[in-house]
Amino acid sequence: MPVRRIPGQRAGLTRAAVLAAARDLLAESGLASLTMRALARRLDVAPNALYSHVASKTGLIDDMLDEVLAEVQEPAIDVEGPIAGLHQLMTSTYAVLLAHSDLVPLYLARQGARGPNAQRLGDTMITLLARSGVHGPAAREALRVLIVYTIGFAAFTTRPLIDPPIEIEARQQLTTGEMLDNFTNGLRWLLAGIVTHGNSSGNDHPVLGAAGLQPGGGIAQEQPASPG
Amino acid sequence: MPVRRIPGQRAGLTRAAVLAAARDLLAESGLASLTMRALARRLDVAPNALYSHVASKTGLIDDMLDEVLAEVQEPAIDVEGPIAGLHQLMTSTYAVLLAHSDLVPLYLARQGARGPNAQRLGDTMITLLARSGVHGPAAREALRVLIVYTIGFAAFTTRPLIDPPIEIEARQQLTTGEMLDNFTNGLRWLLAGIVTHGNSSGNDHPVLGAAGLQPGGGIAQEQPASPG
DNA sequence: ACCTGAACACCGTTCAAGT
DNA sequence: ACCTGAACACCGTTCAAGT
Repeated sequence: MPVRRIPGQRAGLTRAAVLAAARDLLAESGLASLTMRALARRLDVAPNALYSHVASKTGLIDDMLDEVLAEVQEPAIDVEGPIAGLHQLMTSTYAVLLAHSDLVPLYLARQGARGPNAQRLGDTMITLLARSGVHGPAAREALRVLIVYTIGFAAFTTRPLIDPPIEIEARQQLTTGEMLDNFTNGLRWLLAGIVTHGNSSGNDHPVLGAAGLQPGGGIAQEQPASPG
Repeated sequence: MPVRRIPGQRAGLTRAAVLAAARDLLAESGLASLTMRALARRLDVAPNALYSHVASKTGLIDDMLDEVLAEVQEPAIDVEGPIAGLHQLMTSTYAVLLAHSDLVPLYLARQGARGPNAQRLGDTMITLLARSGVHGPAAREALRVLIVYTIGFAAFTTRPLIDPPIEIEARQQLTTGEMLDNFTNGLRWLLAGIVTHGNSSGNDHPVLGAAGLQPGGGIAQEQPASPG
């Protein structure tokens, strides 16, 4: 049933059509079912026909990952200041990621979205941070913290998590709204920290004395000696 | 070359031996090379022999994930208070995860470590949060935020990330020490937020006005109506 | 340039044996 | 109970054709 075509005949495939079919297949059957062969079956072509439009399965998924980020809403210009803008931007990202929860682990597993939409997102964040008074290395640190937190939380929202054994009774499934509140709270803490401590050099610890790791922690591999 | 054994003869396999070989194989050749067949090859048995000691590949990896968490150091009892203890605990977790970076995406991809070591970690965190004055639902929120942040940051430390296009020159690989500093900063912000706002109901927003999502964000699927 | 047939080098897992 | 041989139902990708 897959094909009634002869080597010379075209099927009218497009790179965009392949991407769209991949999106549909993922939505209908999940990540495990997103195989090149299943994709070819759905498009009614031979498996290797896809390689005329896509370099590899990895490349295909990279494109899908960046495509998702296009849905993120840019914050309205200066609604309530740059921090509110950042809050809005990260919350929109969180919502978009939740709508494509199957893909979220892939953001973390691979090099992590380097397409044009990811670039645009990073640009916007840097701009908003600058308007908040956070520049240079501090801005890049804040960027990393916000992205890590947002993608990480999205990854954990759908699937269950290391929960405390206490109150097993109350461990019923959390609703999407409750997780959104949870996400929002942590996000506010991070933003508060970014604006208040974002410009300090970070070598003095107001809460803690020791910054290094305990011996045996296993991280002392390529510490760059940091002279002076 | 794989076997010179006859159906009746034993190979002396143990569940522990299989796990150890899986750890070695992962360390030597990476996650992609950790297949049941490669594992069997290394143990010099037929591929299906493994299923006498392990229910499935998924079960095997679940065990490996929890095994890793055994390396996390419990904080010294009340060194500088419970918040310092939490900082120490999360930093140790971060270091342990970095030492097994290949496994980190798996924590996020699957249900996320439910073994005895994960339980122990959750217990300790809940205890420390309670000593910090954070109880009940607020404690569970804080727990989720801290775990998400720690695993998420570990996932992003080894592999590159959505970086800002600004200052491309300065985008050289960050060292392990710099990423540790970055992790530590965000962790301090979170801990500060947890202790200061941890007990508020969270329905008033000191920084932002709007809490809901913009229409079209795509999250309005199963909001539980929250009556009253 | 775009597609097919066939094949390569794999997977995880099951089933029926053997001792 | 523990292991093997053989097989099932798959993978992603390549190579040599055909028009």
